[in-house]
Amino acid sequence: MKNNNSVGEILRKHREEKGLLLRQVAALLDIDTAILSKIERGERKAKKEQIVQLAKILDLNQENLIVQYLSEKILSEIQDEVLGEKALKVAEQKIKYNNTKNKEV
Amino acid sequence: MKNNNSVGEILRKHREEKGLLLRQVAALLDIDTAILSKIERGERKAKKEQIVQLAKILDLNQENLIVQYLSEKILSEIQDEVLGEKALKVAEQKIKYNNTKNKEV
DNA sequence: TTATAATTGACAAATATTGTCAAATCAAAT
DNA sequence: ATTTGATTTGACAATATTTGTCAATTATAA
Repeated sequence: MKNNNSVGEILRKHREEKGLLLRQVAALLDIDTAILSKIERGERKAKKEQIVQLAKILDLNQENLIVQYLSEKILSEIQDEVLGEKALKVAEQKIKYNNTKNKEV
Repeated sequence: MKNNNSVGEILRKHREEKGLLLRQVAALLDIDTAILSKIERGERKAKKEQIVQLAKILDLNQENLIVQYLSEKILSEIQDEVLGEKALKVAEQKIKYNNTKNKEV
């Protein structure tokens, strides 16, 4: 069904497909391999800048990767909140409202 | 139309309705009035614990206030992200997916 | 085994958040 | 106009969180 791959899974999959080592990619990002390892396994979050770099290095669609990344960030914000889902919906309503209003400068 | 009151607006409105001073409420929260002033004006975010306390102090519906609070937190996460709205939708899809799946332990 | 890659965890550095304080501004009442 | 009390502002301190390093460990395979 090809459901939701996490950012980490995507990164690892494509890095391996390209035959790159953690060490090599980490060097391009100017960080220790330990961090990249953790990012790929979902133990740490990447910085947005790193996501952008990784998309380039691994020839990934930058938009998709960023959307995935941001959605994980959003979810981590509400992870153990009972009211998280409600809050998400309200957030969306607010965005939509701002889209319909504010058409003029 | 009674659209979206921000957390800050809600807090200020109800504090004033109760005739309480910043100084008094801040004392109950054990913080300086300066911070509460900033929270009410949206210049700073409250901590969740403070939101809970404030709901009690001001006799507000705790759930509503928390939902409002969390939605603001979510939005601040994506505020100047072009892909923010997309990310929100993806986040919601993921939550829904997890709701339908994972019914068993 | 040795050699290379990846993982782990303790800790350090950097950044962001939350707070204090004192001075400035504001509003109401003399 | 001046005093008084409330709020606001901004510089900075304290604290918490995030991001990183490093060294030791584990895994893989040659």
